[in-house]
Amino acid sequence: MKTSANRPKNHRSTGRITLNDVALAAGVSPSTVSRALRGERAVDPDLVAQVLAVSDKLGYVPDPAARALASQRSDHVTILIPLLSNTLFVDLLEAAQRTLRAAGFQTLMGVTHYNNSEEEQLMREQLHHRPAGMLITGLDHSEATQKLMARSNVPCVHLMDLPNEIELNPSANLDSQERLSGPYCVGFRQTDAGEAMTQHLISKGKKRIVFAAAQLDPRVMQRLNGWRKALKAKQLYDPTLEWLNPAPSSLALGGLMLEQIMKQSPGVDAIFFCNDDLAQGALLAAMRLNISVPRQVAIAGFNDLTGSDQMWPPLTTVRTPRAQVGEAAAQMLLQLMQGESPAQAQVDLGFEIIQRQTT
Amino acid sequence: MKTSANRPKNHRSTGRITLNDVALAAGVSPSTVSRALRGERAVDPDLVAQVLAVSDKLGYVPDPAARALASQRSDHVTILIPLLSNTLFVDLLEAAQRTLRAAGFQTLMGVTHYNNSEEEQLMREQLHHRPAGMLITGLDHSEATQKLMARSNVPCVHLMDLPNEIELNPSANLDSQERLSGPYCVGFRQTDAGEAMTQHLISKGKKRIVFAAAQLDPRVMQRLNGWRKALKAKQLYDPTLEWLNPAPSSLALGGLMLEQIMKQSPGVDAIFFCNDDLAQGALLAAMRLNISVPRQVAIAGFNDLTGSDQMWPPLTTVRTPRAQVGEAAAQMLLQLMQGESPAQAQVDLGFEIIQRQTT
DNA sequence: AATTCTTTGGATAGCGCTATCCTAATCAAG
DNA sequence: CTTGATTAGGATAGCGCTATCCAAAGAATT
Repeated sequence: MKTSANRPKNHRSTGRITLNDVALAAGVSPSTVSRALRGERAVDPDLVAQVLAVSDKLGYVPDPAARALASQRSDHVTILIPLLSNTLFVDLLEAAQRTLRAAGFQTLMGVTHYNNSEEEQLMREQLHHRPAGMLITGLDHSEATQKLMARSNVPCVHLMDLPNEIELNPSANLDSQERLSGPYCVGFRQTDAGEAMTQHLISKGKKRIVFAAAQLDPRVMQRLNGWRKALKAKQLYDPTLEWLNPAPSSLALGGLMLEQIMKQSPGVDAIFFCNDDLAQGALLAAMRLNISVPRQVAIAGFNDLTGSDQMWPPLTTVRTPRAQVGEAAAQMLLQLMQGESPAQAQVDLGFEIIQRQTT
Repeated sequence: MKTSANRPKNHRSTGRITLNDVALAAGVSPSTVSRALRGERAVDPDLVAQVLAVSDKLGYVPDPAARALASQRSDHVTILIPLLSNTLFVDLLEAAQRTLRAAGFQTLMGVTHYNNSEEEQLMREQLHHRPAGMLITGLDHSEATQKLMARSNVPCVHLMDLPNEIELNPSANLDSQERLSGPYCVGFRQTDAGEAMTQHLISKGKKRIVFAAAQLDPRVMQRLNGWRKALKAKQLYDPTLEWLNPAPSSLALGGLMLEQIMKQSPGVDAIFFCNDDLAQGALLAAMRLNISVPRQVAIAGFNDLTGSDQMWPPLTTVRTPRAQVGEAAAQMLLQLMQGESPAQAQVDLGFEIIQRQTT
């Protein structure tokens, strides 16, 4: 007796070429194809070659969704950054994305707006997607976020900051691996950078050096600490030299802060802005206000963002290795995702004082 | 007789709470839970409520991979932009991402570097991931890319540009839907914007107006055409007024171009830069070179990027609605992905001449 | 009242891959 | 030569969801 239909009843065919098609065409089992394609276990080299040949003759491309479902592991990496409006983070993103893409990973970005609860929300959402790894800016996260990360077991590398060895808190919420080595991170010592620039200003003979900051994120606060340390060492510290504004950083705000500082603090001979956008804004405002830089007041910035070298006068600043941080962090994550453990858990990429003509 | 083991042999349990768990707990079938959660078909409102209650009591979260595999449709939207180093595109990206995330979609970005073959490569890679939709900058893509998109059947919205109705090529490679309506796009008329700014300069009494451009992408070339049109209308056109440099756009290049133009083209009384970064660079260079703006030469930019209002003098420019474009395009894509068809295939969001003090 | 058409819930069978188990063959060791 | 350990391929059963088919009940039609 013949069956009435030769197409199975409940069949949902997609046109896609599947691993099974490759197996059939190559005359081996699907398991073998899967293993050959992933380099998993040992497969006869001749067979591997044969499978590979058939595979790209047919134009086979593995289905990421099926792969993720079966292996419980996606090819997504999530990168969490505070803002897109600061080129600092865009540079980080671009470098990380380029590196990860080359290794076959997809980058998903999340923008936290410097907000811990937004960060937590993003973390939660992303974790549902079972990312293969995570890159996250900074080391300061809410308890809940840290717990989520720890429980998820997703490898994670922190960007742009390093744990302060002095303040390393042994009771922190770390798993045993991390307890030994601290969290994985790639960055530089923000405190040292703040201190170094302040020392540079002191070396220029400046006595009343303002620290002007906005968007008071933890890294800015570390730079502040570096500034304090350098000033105190020379007995130059005075709390009225701290100008801290929690508003978002911008060119306009930098101009405003310059104006206020010059008006309300006579005797100031240098301003160290926590970020180049503020410093650039100040420089542009100085032009409007007829303030001569560096004669009347020296100005220093941070990050060496685009345009700082084009300012008039060109801006003295701290060059931070953000593209390198993005790339190195991605590399480290790649290792972690393969189950390897990186040579060192913390990578310090340093910084560089770029002296131009505003100091 | 009792079985020796009560755990099935070949079981790979993940701790995850599944749709099946919810179904069991709610006392309904998995199908019903699936439908209730997606609002698919008609389900008794009471049942929906019950399922929803159980679902979030258990903390159920659908597995995107399983969903994608079963439905052949992921929750990814790919956005292809030329660069991350131009804030224009970052603004686009941010707006689109925010809008799509609110609707439950993940945004994957690809950077084409203004390179058609990189774009094609990215398109190919992304299509393997079965994105639910695509956003892509501009209307100029290689034949191969267009074919890939057409065959993939993935809804797509183009950004920042509109087809020029005059030049609409009826033999273009469009499917029947698109043949009627043209490709979906959200942007503004680059040509008109170029023309409008040129007319503004003419209205200021300028006679020899240079068009200075870098990174000669199709949208820049349209602005060039607008400039030509306006000049020709007043008999002011002269091919030596075109300064076209294929190098990437940057502040430094803007300064360089200003210097060259002023040196080699005496009599020039205005320069229309195709992008604000060039114009900003020119303004900063003018300071260095002691060129008085707008007395000696008027300067105009394009896009109203961050900082243009902070320049000295503040820069006259064309404000382009990039955040709005990102959002509106995402909204349109959302409609398309739901199978609806948008009110209009092309949305013109216009532009605005912002006159400041450089003209 | 008999028939048809709409609802609405459930059963079933995959989506395309990988993890796991199993088996046959090969190899080293006693 | 026997035995145990290793290696390399295949068979099988899911991963967690949705699409499809089916059936029962109610609504609408004649």
